[in-house]
Amino acid sequence: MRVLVKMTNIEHMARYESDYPPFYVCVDLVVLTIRDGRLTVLLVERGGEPFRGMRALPGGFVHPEEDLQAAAYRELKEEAGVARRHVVLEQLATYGAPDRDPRGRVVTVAWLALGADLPEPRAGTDAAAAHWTPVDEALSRGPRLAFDHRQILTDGVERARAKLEYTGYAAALIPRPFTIGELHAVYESVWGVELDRANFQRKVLASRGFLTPADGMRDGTRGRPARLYAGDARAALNPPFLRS
Amino acid sequence: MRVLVKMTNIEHMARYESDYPPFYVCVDLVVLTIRDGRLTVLLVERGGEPFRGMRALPGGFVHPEEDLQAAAYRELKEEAGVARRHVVLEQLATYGAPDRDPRGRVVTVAWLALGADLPEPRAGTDAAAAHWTPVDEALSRGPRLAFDHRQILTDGVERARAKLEYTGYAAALIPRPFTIGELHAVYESVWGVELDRANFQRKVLASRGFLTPADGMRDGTRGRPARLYAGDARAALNPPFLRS
DNA sequence: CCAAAAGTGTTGCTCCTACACCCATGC
DNA sequence: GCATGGGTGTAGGAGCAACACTTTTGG
Repeated sequence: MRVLVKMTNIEHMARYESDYPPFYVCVDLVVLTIRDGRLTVLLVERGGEPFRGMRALPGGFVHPEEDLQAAAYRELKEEAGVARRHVVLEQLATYGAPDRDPRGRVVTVAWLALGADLPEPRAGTDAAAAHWTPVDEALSRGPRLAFDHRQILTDGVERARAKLEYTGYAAALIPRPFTIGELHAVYESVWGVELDRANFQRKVLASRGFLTPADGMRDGTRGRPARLYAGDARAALNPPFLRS
Repeated sequence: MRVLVKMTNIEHMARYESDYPPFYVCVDLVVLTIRDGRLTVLLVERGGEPFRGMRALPGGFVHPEEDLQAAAYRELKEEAGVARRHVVLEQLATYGAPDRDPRGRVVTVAWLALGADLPEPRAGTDAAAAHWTPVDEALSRGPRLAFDHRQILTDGVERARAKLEYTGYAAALIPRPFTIGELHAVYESVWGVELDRANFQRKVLASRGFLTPADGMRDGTRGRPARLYAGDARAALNPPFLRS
């Protein structure tokens, strides 16, 4: 059945563009979250060739009748066990150097997914094994990722850092409701800088549309209990928070 | 020769992923410039089916051994007669809805190109006919572009507008050297707002790395002659110019 | 009581906005 | 001279960084 569709497409295209051979199209995911106060990425261990046993970003081939974004959500579910309502997903970029995959011409559309409290990878999923790896570890130990995934990861992390400046994406990285102190910790760990706590509080509260007060307080912790908020990850921060 | 490569790729992939049929991969270009003080896009008239005779973004299929960015530069040359040194080019996004092309499964990688003084489209190029069309006209008259090119154009224009805030991209839209008044006019026409002339001057001069003084003055115009500058389109504007 | 974390006040500085004003040219 | 566009000055205010201080909890 699938082979039939495939032949139909090729023959149909051939009438118009007989000398452009086909490509294969993948999606790959940069799934980021905060674990133990560190920006962390989901990596899988490759079960097959090429690069068997090496770490890689989760991803896979796009199905014949499947939208690109739908493929990204499907892989997120299959390889990370994450449902779409638990992440914000945006397209990152497309990578298609002719030699990026030894099997042939494979173009991959990379996506950035930010989530909170994402599950421990479980057995029974597609990937042989999946691991949450702190981003700085994944990037520091030389070029140890399959394909061009080191570049994709670098680009994804940079995009995430940049987006914290002018969107509410930080809210997607922690479970809701959250305190301003927790949000503050997200900014500090993603950017790797210290931010004045008092000024952060005022800035974030002044940004209309970002935070809405939630009921209750965070208690059971040391110190004065903090107010809780829900955050809109899609909100535009105005004025932006500059890393400076 | 090309057909051989094609068969090789398919057979090679088939060993690993026999039930994922191939896709075709295009590049499409949103080529923007300023003409007569208006933000203007290059559109071509389609010479073949589907959508014959309708306006579309310039673009075409990626060659078998060709890098995606190289394909974008090649189409820029073939369809617009524009050499790579005359534009800044960046990847915009990838569009791949299953039904976006009636011929089959075609994924397109869209690129944004900004240039100055781009040539009048000439006969003898690939496209049946090419036209510089003001962006607001192209977008106002209903969904009259082939494929999903209206969406791609919208996204490209929005990207260009956003990039003027924090990069020197405006400099890529006018021939160098230019005066600050000319740069000011670029911002006003791309954003569609009025900006205080005096404050614009100071802001743009304060942004280190953006403008470098050039020799001579702009004369032969009315009023006091203006100093000339060269601009670095790749510069990061710090602090950014907010549209606000 | 003390420690810890949340939240508020305050001061001084920087930058930006809005506008007024002068400058150098063509006609 | 006048019109036109280039360039500078300036006063007031908004916003921000730095840091001191108060509040509310757990132990």
